[in-house]
Amino acid sequence: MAGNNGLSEKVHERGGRMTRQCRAVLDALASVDMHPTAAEVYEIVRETVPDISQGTVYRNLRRLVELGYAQELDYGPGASHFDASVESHCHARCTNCSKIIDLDIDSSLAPCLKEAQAAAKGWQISDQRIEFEGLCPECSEVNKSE
Amino acid sequence: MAGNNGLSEKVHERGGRMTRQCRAVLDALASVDMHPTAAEVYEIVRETVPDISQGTVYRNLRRLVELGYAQELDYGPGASHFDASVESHCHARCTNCSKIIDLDIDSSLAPCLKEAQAAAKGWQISDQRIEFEGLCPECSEVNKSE
DNA sequence: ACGCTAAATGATAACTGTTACTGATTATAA
DNA sequence: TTATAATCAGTAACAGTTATCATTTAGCGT
Repeated sequence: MAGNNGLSEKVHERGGRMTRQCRAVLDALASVDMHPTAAEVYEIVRETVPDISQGTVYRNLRRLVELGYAQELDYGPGASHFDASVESHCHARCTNCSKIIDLDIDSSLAPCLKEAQAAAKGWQISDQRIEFEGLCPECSEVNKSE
Repeated sequence: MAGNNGLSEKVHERGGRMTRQCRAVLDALASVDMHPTAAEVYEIVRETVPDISQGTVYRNLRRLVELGYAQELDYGPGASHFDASVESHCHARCTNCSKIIDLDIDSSLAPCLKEAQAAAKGWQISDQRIEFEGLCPECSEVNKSE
């Protein structure tokens, strides 16, 4: 499959150099439908670039976020998760295994959020984050049997 | 003033021992209308219990959260913030000074959220977190002048 | 009131996630 | 091809938090 969806060219356009390592981080993020942590990206990337360092993974993830090609999800305890999709959307996070998934939310949420924003008088709101937390199907299944 | 709203008795009821330190952490959280970090709680508590240790502050904050008398807000980078109010409500976080405030949101948000939850098929959703991020009035004022 | 004992403490070491620094590589332009 | 600046691997440093352990202490029974 295409893998990075032409993102490598875009990174290049913005003045960045397209190294093997950067491309690998990018591909890893784009090819996975989960929202991996930096450590998980590191593990994935090591399959194709075995001697990459953790620091490089962190640096490239940060760069992708700065360039606007990924977003960082730093809710919850522990490590940040990274998401190849940029548009703001809802997530669900498992309190047991800390997995994060996307939620397809109807746009009906938007007007409600506008109203909520109005409550923040004097603030310049630039983003919103909506997250549900609970047990994912796998973890709630395990819980059932005990 | 009452300070801890009788929480010390409740802690005691649940089998915990009410030490000077625990009471001080509790009072500090209840007496402040902000959402302090553990380090900020530590500073407040040191005024009344000068030789308390950071570890004890962390321990008691965790205990209060486990007992259901406080909640931990661990969105965003850096340290967690703690909130003496337990009921789930919206927050706004300043991306500059990382201050967190409560938002009074009309209950009209609830039906929209129900719908959103329905998108998480197979999940047992136990909580939701809605957070707006942007610049607080003070920080956006500073930004204006540069 | 007085000890007993488990819970809680202070001090500090260890740990996790992340960033900064180093000299060595390497992608890109000329 | 060569020059050079961005990026790299490796590692040390950092912040926030948790664990460990010897000491203290709250709350119980007597």
